[in-house]
Amino acid sequence: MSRKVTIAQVAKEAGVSIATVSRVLNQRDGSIKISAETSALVHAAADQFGYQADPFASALRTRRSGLFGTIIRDLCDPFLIKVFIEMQRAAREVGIELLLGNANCDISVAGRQAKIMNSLWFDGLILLGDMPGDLNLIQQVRKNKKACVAAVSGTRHDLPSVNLDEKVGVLLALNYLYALGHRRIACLGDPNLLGIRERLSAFQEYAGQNGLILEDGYMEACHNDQRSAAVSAAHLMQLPNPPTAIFCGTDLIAIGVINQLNRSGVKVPDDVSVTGFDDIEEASTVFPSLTTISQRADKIAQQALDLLLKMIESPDSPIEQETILVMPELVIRESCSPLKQPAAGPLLGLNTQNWQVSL
Amino acid sequence: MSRKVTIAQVAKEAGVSIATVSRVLNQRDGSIKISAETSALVHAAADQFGYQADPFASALRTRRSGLFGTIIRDLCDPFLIKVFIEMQRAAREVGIELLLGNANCDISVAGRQAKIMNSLWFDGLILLGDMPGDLNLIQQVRKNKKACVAAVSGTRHDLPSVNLDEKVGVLLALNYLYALGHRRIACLGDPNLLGIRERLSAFQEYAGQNGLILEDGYMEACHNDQRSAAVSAAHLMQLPNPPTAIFCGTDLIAIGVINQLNRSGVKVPDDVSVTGFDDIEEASTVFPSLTTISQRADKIAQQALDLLLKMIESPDSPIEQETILVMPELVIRESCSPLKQPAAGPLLGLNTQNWQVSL
DNA sequence: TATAATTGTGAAAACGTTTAACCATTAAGG
DNA sequence: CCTTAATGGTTAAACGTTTTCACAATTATA
Repeated sequence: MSRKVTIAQVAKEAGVSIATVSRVLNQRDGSIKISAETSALVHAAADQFGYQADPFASALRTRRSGLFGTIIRDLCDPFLIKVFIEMQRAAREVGIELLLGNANCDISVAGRQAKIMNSLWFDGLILLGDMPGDLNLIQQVRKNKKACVAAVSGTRHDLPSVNLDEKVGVLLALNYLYALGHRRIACLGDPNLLGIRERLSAFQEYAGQNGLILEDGYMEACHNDQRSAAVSAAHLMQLPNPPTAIFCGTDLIAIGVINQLNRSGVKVPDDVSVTGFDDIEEASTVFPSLTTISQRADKIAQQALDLLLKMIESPDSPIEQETILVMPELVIRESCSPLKQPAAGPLLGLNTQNWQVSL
Repeated sequence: MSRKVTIAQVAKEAGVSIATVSRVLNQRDGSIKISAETSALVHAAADQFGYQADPFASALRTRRSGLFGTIIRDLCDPFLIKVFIEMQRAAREVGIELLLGNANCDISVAGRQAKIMNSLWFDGLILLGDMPGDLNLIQQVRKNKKACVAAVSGTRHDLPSVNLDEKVGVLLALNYLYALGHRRIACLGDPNLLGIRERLSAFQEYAGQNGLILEDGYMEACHNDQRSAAVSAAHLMQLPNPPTAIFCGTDLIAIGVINQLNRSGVKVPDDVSVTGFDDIEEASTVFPSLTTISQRADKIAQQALDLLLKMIESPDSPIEQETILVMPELVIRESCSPLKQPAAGPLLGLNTQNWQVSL
């Protein structure tokens, strides 16, 4: 029954002082030098006992845990997961591990409180996905002087953040549909999510400007899940003048729509074209595969991490307001086709050099 | 610029000793009594400063962080996510928060090491999903005397665990297909995952016993994702005698298969029936919706949590080997239909009272 | 009234590190 | 030969709690 092995035991075994052991093992202090001999001695002793510094004690002393946290809005959102995984990869490259907390779409006061308590353990925090009403959380983090950034959060001004240029994304999708001849385009998404809301209002703005036909009921709110999307799709197809294309605020919704259309015998893309947004894994496996606006999860992740590290390195630099926009790309797959009776009209004025085609 | 507020300041303000403040605020020791008067004084002072005990210091002293961790095999596995969310819900009911670490299917030594370091922060650890080669991890946890349980891990004997009775699940699926007249049944799954492997071998066992026709190529290994499943499905349909039904080791695979069959013009369930396993969210939204074996994620989660709490409460009780099996249920949806030319033959001998029908 | 039990509190010793300050010893410079 | 600088190391003071132990002051018991 082995008691916990402390630094003192190692020191004794190696025949040096406690301080020396600590220095050898951490060697973060370059100014003080240690002879190779003692170093070897210490290492030997440490290995022999399998010594690992007590995380609580060193955290108490150094005021840092070495742990970084991510709070994710919704574990069921495949795109957020995708970003997180990329973040984890990027973090591992610089030797830090990321832990994950799930807000579970539930921003009740109690839930937030709990999250905050946890966040105190972390040296830095990444908020992934928008969390309506997270002000308390931010304040707490601020008060404890922890570094904190947001990603995929919708534009915000209280934190450095990394987001997609949503407007460009919407424009890419609309321009593509327009070029295919579509004029009657419906729009589905959850306006409660900040990022999505930006997409929806960009849609509305461009649709108004460019002669799309926006009938009553073409803009429908739905939750960000397949079941809700299916219900909304059914609504759309029951309209007196159903749309010829559906612009979906996320891939998740688009897939729900496709499933529903398949179920009700509407052919995609022959009868109705569908576009997604995000480019999650399943966008390429669903049938028909999904034409969508791709957010580069890897870029978003990397930028957010860099931002966080910068904050930690120079805590007083005023990057608080820094906001990074990542450019979207159009990924053309199977879910859109030219309108059978194409309408006349000018294209939207978008430079198409960014368009990218993949399976 | 507020310095960190310590217990000493609160004590001073309240005009009592440090010890008293600590006692008032934690009051975990019922045997020692505090006068209501001092208690009020202390609370007032604490509130005034917004005092929160430093987690590092109290953890150093008490040897517990109050944090519980879950390490999940794969964040892209919807069923594991489902279980985790249920666990989180259950944990919150007893006032504890769960943090998540993602093994990301990568059990390289480095990855494991990192996880272990993290695990040292936790009072208790739940391993979610099987992680081939996690012995080091377990040993470390053991050495640090942390409580640890596994769930959805496949049967194992080094840890208390909660798992599905896989054999019964397979039997439910096969019996159902058999009753529909199917004899030529293929089987898809990832044999590298312990739990899935149990399903595959149960399939093989029952198939052999009950006169199913198991042609060369009917058992195909594939990764647990849609893309891989699609490839395998294509293989199956190119066999000289393609199967009339496909038993898929997970819903994820089943959905990949359905997408692929849709794509290649094979009608599900008219031409080929498909069964899944797990009952993830998407099983009910995909078209055609998926007949599957349901694992009760809520039950699994609750049992695992209970086991963990029991371990913590009585660390020396010998529940190390405790293994809990949860019973599966058949959920009938759209993806299976009777064989057009039904074959004769007796049903498998399974009591069907557990069968449950839902949309 | 003397003694024992009870109640509420404070002093101080952990907990296991990290690190600032200090001290030998040896090497180099004039 | 004395001073300075460099090298390699030690001592001891934090870090902010929790908790044991001791100790008054009060109340109950003999």
